[in-house]
Amino acid sequence: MSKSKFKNVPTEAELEVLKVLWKKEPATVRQLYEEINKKQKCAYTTTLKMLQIMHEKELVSRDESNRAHVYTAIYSEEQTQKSILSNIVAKAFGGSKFDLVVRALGETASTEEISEIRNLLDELEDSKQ
Amino acid sequence: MSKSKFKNVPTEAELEVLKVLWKKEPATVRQLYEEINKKQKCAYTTTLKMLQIMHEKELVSRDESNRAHVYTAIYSEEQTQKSILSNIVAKAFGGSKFDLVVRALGETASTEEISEIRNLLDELEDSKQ
DNA sequence: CAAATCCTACGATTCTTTTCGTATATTAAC
DNA sequence: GTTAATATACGAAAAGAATCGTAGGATTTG
Repeated sequence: MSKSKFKNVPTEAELEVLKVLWKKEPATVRQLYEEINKKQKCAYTTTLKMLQIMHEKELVSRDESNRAHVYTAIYSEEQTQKSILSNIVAKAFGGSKFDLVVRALGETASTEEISEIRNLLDELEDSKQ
Repeated sequence: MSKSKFKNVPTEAELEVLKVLWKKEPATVRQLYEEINKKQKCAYTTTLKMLQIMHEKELVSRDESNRAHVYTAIYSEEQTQKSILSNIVAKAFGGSKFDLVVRALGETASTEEISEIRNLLDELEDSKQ
């Protein structure tokens, strides 16, 4: 049916690699693999393959000047989170980001978090002027 | 790697069917198919199969007393949206729903929406007492 | 320099998801 | 009652995602 028309939305396995990459970049496959393998046992070539795929899709760039390529994420974690949210908003919230926020708030909400969100709203409003 | 441990998180194609089901339920395959087919041309049996799969997974229930089975969603749209969000929070926001809200707010925000969210926060806070 | 190690590329395999065709049964229409 | 229409079930094909093994070349080490 509809494969996400949104570019730069990583798959689940890609995201796992990206999360490590964001912390360590620029990094080689081996460095990323070492880290990933701590939580999720997998073959070295699995991590390699994911990076090759993401390079293909232009989710990561790489420096090939040395034998061990050095990878960097093209999109920041923040940008990626926004893409993921936009994707979800379109697919599950009828396009309304507001509805998503409402739904999310329905569950969150320690008193502290609520006041932090209030501050955030103040800032947003100010920046609107 | 990690297939969502979260139950009742529909796949993309399942969600397409559910969205129509939520509007029309209880409904037969044909009724749902007619509607779905307007936007996404597909075979009748495709819609049928999705419903069978979701029945298998217990995302929908059905009344089999007539030849044409009559389907109903087991989880409301709201419940499903929450599941989807929980899933995303775990996978892309380090488990912090708060972070998701912050990220989502970073883009939203007409003045109206902002005040609506404030009201929502007020209600949340009150219900905490 | 030979052996062991490490790298990338690439295809094969597996798993999941999605789509569809066909078989078979039931109901409706003529 | 025979034909046409409509239903479910079911398996197979197609598409997508994820994992891995192996080949072939470069680098390191003894």
